[in-house]
This record gives sequence, C-alpha cells and structure tokens, in this order.
Amino acid sequence: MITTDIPPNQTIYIKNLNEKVKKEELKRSLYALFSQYGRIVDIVALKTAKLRGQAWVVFSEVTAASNAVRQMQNFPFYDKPMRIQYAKGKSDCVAKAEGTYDKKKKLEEKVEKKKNVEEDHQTTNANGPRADTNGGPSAGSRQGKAGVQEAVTEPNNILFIQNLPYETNSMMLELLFKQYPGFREVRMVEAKPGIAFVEFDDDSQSSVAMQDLQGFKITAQNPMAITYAKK
DNA sequence: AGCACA
Repeated sequence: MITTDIPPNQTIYIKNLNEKVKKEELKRSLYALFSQYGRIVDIVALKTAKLRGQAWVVFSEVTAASNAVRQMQNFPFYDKPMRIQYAKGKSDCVAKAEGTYDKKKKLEEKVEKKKNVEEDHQTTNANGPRADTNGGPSAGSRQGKAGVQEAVTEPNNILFIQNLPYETNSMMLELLFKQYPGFREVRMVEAKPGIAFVEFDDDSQSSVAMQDLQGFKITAQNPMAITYAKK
C-alpha cells in the first residue's frame, strides 16, 4: 500500500520526474496528462538543484487531486514512474485566491530558509566536478497497470493513443477526433490492438484534442491514455 | 531523495 500520512490537498506533489525534460515542456505534458481529473489552476516546476525532478499541480478541487494521486500513481512519464503525493502546504495561487496570501510572511520565511542554509555550512565541500555517467538509451519501459506504458515525448502533431478496447476501429476514433480542427487521419496497426495514432496538421491542434479527450472512456474500463507520438 | 511559488 502506498498510503501517505499527508492530508488531502488540492495540490499534488510529484517526484521522480525525468530531470532531462525542459521546464516548459514538462508543464505542458503534466497539464495534458492531469487535466482529465479536473480544472488545473497552476503548475509549478523549478530546475534548481533542490527542486528538479519535482512538480506541483494545483487543482481547483481536492477531489480532482485525490483521483489524480490514486489513478496516476506510478504512471510511466518520460520513462520514469511518477510518485505522487498531496502537497504538504498550500499553494500561493490558492492562498491568493482565498485572499489569505501574506507577502510579508512569505518574505520572512525566505529569510529563515537562507539562515538555515548558512548555518549548515560549517562543513565546506571542495568536491571536484562529478563525472556523470550518461548511460546508453533508456532501458525498456516496464509495463504499467492496465497495460498502459510508454512515456510522453515532446509535442508532436501525431498523438499516440493507448488503452483502447480491443474492438476499437479507426472509424470510431475518427468520429471522436475529427471534431477538432486540423484533424488529418487515424492509423491503427492490425497487429497491435489497443493502440492508435491520430494525426493533426500541427502540434497545437493535436494538443487541444489531447487535452480534451484525455481519459475519455470508450468503455468504463478503458480511459484513453493519450501522449504525443515519438518522433 | 528532494515540498515551492524565477
């Protein structure tokens, strides 16, 4: 059981994210992936030494966050399983919305943090540069639950759809996807049931369709998992 | 591993 002792929060905290992904792209992909659970108010991701590989996704409702924590737990994202918890604190954007955001208090907290860092500096590290072993291509992706695997890649005008019911055909998908501007075609691979590629004119159009149809259920057991196709 | 609001 992967329970947390952290009380529910409308903000989720995600760690074990792939640190190679650029910040803006990361946010886009997180948005695409999580907007199926509810309205997203804000996404925070920093690439500082302390904060890379982590992100906060702020929902407008706690229930949305709860579903996201449960259902996206360990979802393979850029080849790494996401670890999701509730955030420990309240996001600034929600404090602001509530009118409880206190700029001065925030400043004081910052000062405190600085102090602590300096106090912890009694041991000075004179390490040489670290030889980062940048190994070969990523290991084979493990199978996620419900057979959904693979990672999100950078934006692409072609979408990769997974977790479709076996009996899905391209006409059914076309019906769904052709309502979005820029739709070109659906491609399915006979030998590989459950997946499909859907092509749009450009990647802003494919993104709109992705966000709108993410998690769409053709059957109750088959929420669509939509990612950008690999280039 | 790492809980912030560049």
